[in-house]
Amino acid sequence: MQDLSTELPLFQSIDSAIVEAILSARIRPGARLNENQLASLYGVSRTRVREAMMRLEARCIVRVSPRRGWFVVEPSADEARYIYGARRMIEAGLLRSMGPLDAAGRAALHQHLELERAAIAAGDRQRLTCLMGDFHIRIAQLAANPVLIEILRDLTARTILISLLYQSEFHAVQSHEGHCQIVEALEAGDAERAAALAVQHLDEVEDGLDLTRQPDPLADLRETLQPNREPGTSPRSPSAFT
Amino acid sequence: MQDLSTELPLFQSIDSAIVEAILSARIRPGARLNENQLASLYGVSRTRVREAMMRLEARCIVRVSPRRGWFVVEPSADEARYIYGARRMIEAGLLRSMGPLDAAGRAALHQHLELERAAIAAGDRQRLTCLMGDFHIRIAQLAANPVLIEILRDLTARTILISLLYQSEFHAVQSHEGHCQIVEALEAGDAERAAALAVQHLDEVEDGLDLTRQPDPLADLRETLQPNREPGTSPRSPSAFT
DNA sequence: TGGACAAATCTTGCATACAAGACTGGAAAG
DNA sequence: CTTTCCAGTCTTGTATGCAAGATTTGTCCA
Repeated sequence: MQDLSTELPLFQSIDSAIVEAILSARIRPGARLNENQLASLYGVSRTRVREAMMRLEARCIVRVSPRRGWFVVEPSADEARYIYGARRMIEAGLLRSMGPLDAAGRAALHQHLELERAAIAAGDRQRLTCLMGDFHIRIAQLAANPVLIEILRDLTARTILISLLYQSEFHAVQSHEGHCQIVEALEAGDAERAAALAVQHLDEVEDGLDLTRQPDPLADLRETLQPNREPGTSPRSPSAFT
Repeated sequence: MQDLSTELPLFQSIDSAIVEAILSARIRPGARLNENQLASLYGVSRTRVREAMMRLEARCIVRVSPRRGWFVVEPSADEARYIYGARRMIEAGLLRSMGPLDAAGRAALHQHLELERAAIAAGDRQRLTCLMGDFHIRIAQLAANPVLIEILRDLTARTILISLLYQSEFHAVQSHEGHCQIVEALEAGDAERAAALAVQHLDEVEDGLDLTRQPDPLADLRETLQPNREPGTSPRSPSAFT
């Protein structure tokens, strides 16, 4: 294995690089995380890679299969339900406790909704997946509670993995409209309605999942070998959605 | 250092042993966690101890001071406020989403309240601290959502550390009554009231904290050397409260 | 051709060695 | 008597080595 230590600086820790990759849907559930590869990628020894894995394991972001390897988690159907359930309770509680939006908060949310609209117009599904999750983190940021933000960030990461596993159709427009309605309610100072809308929104997204779908162990191979794809278009890159 | 490997079996992982010790208030915030000592206590090498520390670090249970050591976290005043804030939102959302109690749930909660009463009668402050935190975990258990239970367990652990740092007076009876009211509301199927009561209860507990108090680096020594204590009574053991 | 077995390879699990910073205690200088 | 400095000690930070299980691949036999 060649030395790649000069390729990527250790700007950010391994932990956040991996979480970031999940949050932006650049890495798939079940992806293998090889200790040696990560070590040479970051120019450190396996020790530090393992430490990062241990931390991510505690956050339910990766799992280890003994003597086989580390993998990005693939939430089961049950787990998916629990995660959506937890998010419903937490986000409802969060929204209900929120006072009226200040100018900065309103601006931040509107800017985010604008990004969503742009991504929809561009048909950039990967970016949309990322933005859809980010919306909920932004709400938590309005509450300016770092503890809650951390909790919701990890739940969002797991939610994105769930989407990649079970999302049959991607109702981007519907989700976007849900977000708009929540923002509207917040601007009207109607926290109660915002909370109810958030619960309903999460319900809709969860309903859009096909939780009966079995994880396909051949998915990666299938995609890689898929024929008649235009050259230059990576299988994982943005693709138009219907 | 003598070999203590036969003293404690590795029944439970180091992680849960430490969390358990915090949840039962057997270990103080700021307590040092020496890698070598833990290693020989559990009969393993430092490697595995460090792995446990990394996981606990990701859960904000311990922190490392570079080249000085590992310590049980001492939440700052700000952090304490964030944690109580997060708990208010999460527990309110949880309670509001709960349906009417079934027989098993009612039994579990009543049994818990009974334990609280017994501890109050016995004047066992350490046990009470533990029970007071456990109440909220039990509520989460009723929702049967493992994801939420994990989140609340970690928040509870940190809450207990906060109590040990900042709780000036321990209003055990008042807290117990708060719990009773919440259970009553749940039994009446009034989730809305239960949620409001929980928020109010957490507010009261937070108000009972003296967040201006600076962490006393001499606390341990002070307690250890405190004179005129009856022999046989450990400084950390149950003590009557007023 | 198909299946079973075995060697080779890969990957993690765990311990250990050594480096480096932080602290302690004592000696020496003012 | 106080302060400063330095050697010794302790503790964590990081790399590395080896063991052991899992997987793969190639070969042999039916």
